[in-house]
Amino acid sequence: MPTKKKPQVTASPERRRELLDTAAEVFAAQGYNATTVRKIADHAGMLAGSLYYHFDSKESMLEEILRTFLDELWSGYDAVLDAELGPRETLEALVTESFREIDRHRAAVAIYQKEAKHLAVQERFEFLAASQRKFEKAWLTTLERGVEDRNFRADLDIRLTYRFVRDTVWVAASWYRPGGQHSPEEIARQYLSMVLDGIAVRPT
Amino acid sequence: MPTKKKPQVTASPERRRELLDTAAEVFAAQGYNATTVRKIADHAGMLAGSLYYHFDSKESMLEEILRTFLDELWSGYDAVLDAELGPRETLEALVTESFREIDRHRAAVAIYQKEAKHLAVQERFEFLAASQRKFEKAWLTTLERGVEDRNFRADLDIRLTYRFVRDTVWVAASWYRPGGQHSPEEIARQYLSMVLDGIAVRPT
Amino acid sequence: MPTKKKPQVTASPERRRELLDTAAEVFAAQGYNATTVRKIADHAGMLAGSLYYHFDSKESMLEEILRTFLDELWSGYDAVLDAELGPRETLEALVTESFREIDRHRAAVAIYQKEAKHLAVQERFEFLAASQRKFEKAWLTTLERGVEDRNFRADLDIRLTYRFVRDTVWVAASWYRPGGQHSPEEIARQYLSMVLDGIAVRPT
Amino acid sequence: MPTKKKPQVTASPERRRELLDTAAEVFAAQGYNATTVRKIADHAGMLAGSLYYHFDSKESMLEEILRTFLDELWSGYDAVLDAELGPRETLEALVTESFREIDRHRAAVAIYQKEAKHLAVQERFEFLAASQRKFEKAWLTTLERGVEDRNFRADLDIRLTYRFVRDTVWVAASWYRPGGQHSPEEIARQYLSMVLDGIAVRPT
DNA sequence: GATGAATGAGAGTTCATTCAT
DNA sequence: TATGAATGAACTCTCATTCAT
Repeated sequence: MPTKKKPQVTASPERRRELLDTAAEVFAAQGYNATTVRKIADHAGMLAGSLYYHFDSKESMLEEILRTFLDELWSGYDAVLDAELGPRETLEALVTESFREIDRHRAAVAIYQKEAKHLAVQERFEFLAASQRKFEKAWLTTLERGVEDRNFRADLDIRLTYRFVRDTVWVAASWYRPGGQHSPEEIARQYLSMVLDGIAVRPT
Repeated sequence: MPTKKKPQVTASPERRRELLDTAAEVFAAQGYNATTVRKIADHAGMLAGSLYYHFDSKESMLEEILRTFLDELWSGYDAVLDAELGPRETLEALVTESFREIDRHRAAVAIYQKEAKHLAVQERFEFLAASQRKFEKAWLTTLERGVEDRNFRADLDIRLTYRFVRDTVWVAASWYRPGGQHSPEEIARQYLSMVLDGIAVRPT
Repeated sequence: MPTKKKPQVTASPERRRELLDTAAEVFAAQGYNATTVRKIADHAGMLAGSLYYHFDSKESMLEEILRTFLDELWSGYDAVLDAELGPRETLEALVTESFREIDRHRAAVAIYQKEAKHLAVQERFEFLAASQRKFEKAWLTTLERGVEDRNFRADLDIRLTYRFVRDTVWVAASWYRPGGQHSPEEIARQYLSMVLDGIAVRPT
Repeated sequence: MPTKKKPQVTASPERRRELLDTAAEVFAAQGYNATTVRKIADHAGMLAGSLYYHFDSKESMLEEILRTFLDELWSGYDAVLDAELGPRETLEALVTESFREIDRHRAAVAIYQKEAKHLAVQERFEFLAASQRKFEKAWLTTLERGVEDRNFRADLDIRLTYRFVRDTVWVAASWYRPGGQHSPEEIARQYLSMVLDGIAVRPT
């Protein structure tokens, strides 16, 4: 019986988006598994069953949240990568872009951080693994170019450096609150300063 | 009729430890909530119900895992702090100690990373919040001393720097595999080099 | 404010009939319980809620389908019984009439076969039980008359024979497809031949 | 995670059998879809969840009920077919065997009658379709041999005859109650008499 | 120490039904 | 007449936990 059961993509995409934002907030706060659909529905001011008018399942909400976030993230990243800047400028632009995404999709990023690793093995979430591979490649390439150009230090293990930069940026989602005292660009600036030049005072 | 409670501390503490190690491994791999006691029992070669001879509950296993880890962590940290080294040496010692703990308690650290934030609000896990406060104080103090001594840069937001250093170290638990090519000390050395001096090549 | 009830009998009775035919088809194919009002609405090209403009409930659709079928069936049967034919001719006429009904109301007959027994206990479907009683009486009387007249064999258990004839005819609804190679009259002829004379070759 | 979740085939097969018998009774009485696992559990004197210690799902209970029944049925049928009797004796033996199975597995047979058709399309219940094909072949062959040997009438549509005989026997499950006044053998005898020689009195 | 069987609460999901528009 | 969105009860199933043996 191949008739599409649920609307999947119903008319009003605004309601859908509202509900997904609510869900993302709860997933981020309590963890995906610990979040019941009843909690989501509570936050949305409706009954649990009513969510199923809009979505197929709890998992499909999760998928849509992550997919939407990654789509936007990559549209930003691709713009940076296509600009073919020098390695240091590329790194700066990627980090800045990342903090902007954290600012815009804080909940989705937090979910991603916590759940991506064990989700990626499921076929449904294969796109997470694909994104991770693409991500790794972009960063490693940038770092390698930077080492060649003598922008970045040659004495460091490059995979270790990649992980360092990657994690350093994204874990910020776990404490970042939009509308705080620092703009994403300001945070990016300070992070970049630390990552690039270190926190120690330079001997003159 | 003595106490009604479960044995809590049964005969052999080794069996207990074995079971907790098994549980930690599974919690780390799949997340606490997604881990059923059945899975733990499977890994331990017994039936779910049998675990209750050794432990009060799934939650008490989690508590014991985290408590044991934090106890050991703090015995290391306290030794460092009591030595009253200079701020830079203190930072180096704390980071090195942290990587040693990751090496020894990888599973517990991974669990801690993923679950601590939402657990800390429960009374039972108040010790997590306490540890976090103590942790924050130790680091902030060290950083402040370092800024005063002109060991560390004065132009950075100190809380941001604290988070940077803290996260930078602990997220390593998410990818670290004991017995790999790098010893914890070697990883610590490289991380410290990045954190202190940055990844950019210094102008000479 | 007139009656609070739903329109029950709305404007066009043709639309009603169309929808009932659709519903009957789906009920017959999937079973009443396994059929959702959504599936019916899908087949009718409308949304589930819209059906409630035409009908009170899913159950009332079922009731109307069965009632309509039985009304027509009995108008045929009554004509036969009122003709006061001999027992053998009555049996032949009843069987032929039955196959005509199967031809005309295949879906309703199939539903009846599958659901009548457990529905009949509900007050709402008392008419099913009533029909069954009337049905049984008509058949038993006919068979008894036939035995008296020496049209039918006297050595058979009469209730067993009744069930044999009854079931033999009606289960045909489960495989019969209108518009096939055999007309209902032809099928009736062959069934009657088997029922009356058996499938074995007669010794001459 | 390929670890077998549920015992599937646990130790005590008696308990399993008891529960399946209970389930079969309820399925037969109310229909599979209309039967809730709670009802089954009620009849078994336990809670709904407890059934899942013994079975994977409601559907797996249904499967096991039908499979067990068909296995036994075919062990009887195969014995008959392997005996290579004449067509009339084969028919008699198959019908008698069928009534014995109805006697032994009344509930399973009733379920089979009601649900087989729409279940057979699911992959899980492919064995139903396979059985039906085998069944059809056995009967058609027997009937054809009988026509050749001039045991059975040549003037009847053979597929129609097949359906007639098949249905005639199996619908008996819908009214048969074990322990009634007729033994299965006696019912078989009367049915055979009707099927073979008809219900009409023979002209002498 | 461990098993087998059960409990009971609560999870995700389905679905007949309602109703303002 | 029909739609879109929601309700609420009931469903199948999961799982931490208990306990007699």
